[in-house]
Amino acid sequence: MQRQYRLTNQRSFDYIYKHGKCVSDDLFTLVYLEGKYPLYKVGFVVAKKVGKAVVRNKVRRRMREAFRLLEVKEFHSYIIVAHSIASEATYLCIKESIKTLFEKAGMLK
RNA sequence: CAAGUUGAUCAGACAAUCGCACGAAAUGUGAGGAAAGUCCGAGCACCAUAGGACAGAGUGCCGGCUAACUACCGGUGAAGGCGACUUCAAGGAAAGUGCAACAGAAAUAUACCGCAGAUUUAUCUGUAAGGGUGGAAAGGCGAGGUAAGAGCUCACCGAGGGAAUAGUAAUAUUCCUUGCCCUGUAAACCCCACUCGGUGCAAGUAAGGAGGGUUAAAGUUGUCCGCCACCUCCGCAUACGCUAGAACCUAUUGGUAACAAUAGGUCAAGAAAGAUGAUUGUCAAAUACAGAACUCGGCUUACAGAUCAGCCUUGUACC
RNA sequence: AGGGGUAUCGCCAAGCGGUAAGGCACUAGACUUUGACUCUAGUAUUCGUAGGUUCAAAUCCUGCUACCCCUG
Repeated sequence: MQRQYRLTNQRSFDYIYKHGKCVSDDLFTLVYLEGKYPLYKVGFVVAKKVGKAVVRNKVRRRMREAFRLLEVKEFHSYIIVAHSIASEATYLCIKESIKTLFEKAGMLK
């Protein structure tokens, strides 16, 4: 995940939370918003209630891997928020969940 | 063989594909023993070069070690354990102040029941052996002594003082001496000795923007002295700080050890929404606690599954 | 990164060296035809946890655990 595809500051996150649309299931919530930037931007959010540092890192890495394997639309910003039960899910569950979320939102190419 | 005790070690490995961070690039490098808690100590940075006094805080047997320490090592003493061994904030109560509930006659001074004598039938005197209370009651125990008793006298043990010997010292042993002037608590205030200036990498430096100030305020520290000529604010908005260091590994030497010295070798994450993941295969099987954020030395806590060692200890059986 | 606080019955809490007040709730009894109100009585095994100091610790000291707050 190169730097140009990342969301990098608090203001962007706040703006997307305020104006974006929202799709969710048991494990994750996807927030997305159309923008003018020619590429896509993505941020991963794993709150402290998910677990300790090791668990949070693991969940975030799996989310990132699952996202990497998808091809999503450009000119959009995405935030994926992990719920607290995501720490107990396997990688396959995470992969399927994220894929269906993007299908629901209609953001796959 | 069983139970224990002490000291250590490892913390899955290899291979393939895709992906991430650093880097000009490479067939390069890329999480720990605790990276954790933030409980101590330092480096480094700025404030004055870190100064003086007071307040405040910490430490407290002796010697060593260290950059430094409340850490560590060795010893002394005390407590616990049959033992190997383990644990200990271990100065001062004769500088002063405070506290010691309840019980008990009395809590740092006393005489309730007693014991003995006198007058006499309830008082006086002398006592502290015995009783009972308590965590603690004027050293313990035996003999002499006495009206009854009492370190009143003596032996032994304990305590204080002095000397000699051993030891760098804490201290230990022996001898002499003092009839013994006296409870506990300082993790109560306190006294004595030693140590500590403040703030922390979001420190700060450089560059940028805005404002205040002329010997006064502001700043430097909790207060005062002293000092300074500049000081304050803005915003993850850039670079540096940012990783070669009291570093690590191996060997030798000195030392009981902590540790030190010498020689050779190695360079081993450095991000900034924040890098290690996914899939597959092999090894019989399986992976606990846990993720670097300026850097080191300790301490504390968490931890699956294993392994090793000690002329270690105790018990049982056999020879 | 630095600093501060709290933990006591099911709930709210007082107590800061001498053996745990009080209120609500709960249980039992009384009152009432019955219920409520009212009255009486009862309920703390270890004061978050593990050690230490002390004759004696909820209280003093140290380590740990959980939660909360402040500065940036």
